[in-house]
Amino acid sequence: MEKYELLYQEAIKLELMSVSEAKEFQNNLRKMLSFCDFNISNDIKILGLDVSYKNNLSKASAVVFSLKDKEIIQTSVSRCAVRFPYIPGFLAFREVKPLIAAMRDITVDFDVVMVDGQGIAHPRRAGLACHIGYILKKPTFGCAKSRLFGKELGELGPKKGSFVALVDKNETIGAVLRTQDNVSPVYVSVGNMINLTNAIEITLKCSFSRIPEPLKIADKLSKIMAEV
DNA sequence: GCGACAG
DNA sequence: ATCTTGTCGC
Repeated sequence: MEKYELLYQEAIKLELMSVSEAKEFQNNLRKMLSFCDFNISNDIKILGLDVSYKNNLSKASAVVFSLKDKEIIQTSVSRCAVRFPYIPGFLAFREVKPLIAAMRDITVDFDVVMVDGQGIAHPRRAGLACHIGYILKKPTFGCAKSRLFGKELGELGPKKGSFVALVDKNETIGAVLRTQDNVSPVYVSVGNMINLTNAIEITLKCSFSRIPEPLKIADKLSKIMAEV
């Protein structure tokens, strides 16, 4: 059986859930997550995941980026019928299955997963990156282009690398991070098996423009797929 | 009731 | 996310 077949079967269950079932699933998921240290070396490989849409079809892409060589070493894609609507807070039930399907042809090893969306910066601490990280059992974090939940603690500096905490009550749930001088920030939050400091460092190491390279390439690839 | 709201 | 032209700014 193929490497991701069992995970795909699990992913199918998500898009068949009702919103109330989805909410309950997330409240259970949050208890299953762990946020440990991740050792960042100079030659880690990062899996970038993104989804595009066209005519009620989702086009997902998975790309493996080598931090040492600064290049993509493998890509894989999927095309699926959309089965779950976009509802803020429930993106995982729309995108996890296409994303797992997109990994079908990934055969090289990767160390960490970067997802286009939130991790625990979510009302129930269970964003898309948490679902992916829990299913894959790999260090995973989210890097989103806009905010879903939480408030910024303080003023963000203009230089690359500056960040402020994204908080809810007294809890830090993510970071608003500047990936280049004078560009709008991205929203980084952990998904599973990694801590926020690691996630910020990895994001900065692979950012050569506003959007970190693994997501930039994954976005480009999924959009090309969407046109076909 | 009102405003906010990943992709 | 997607629909969409030109255009302001570095």
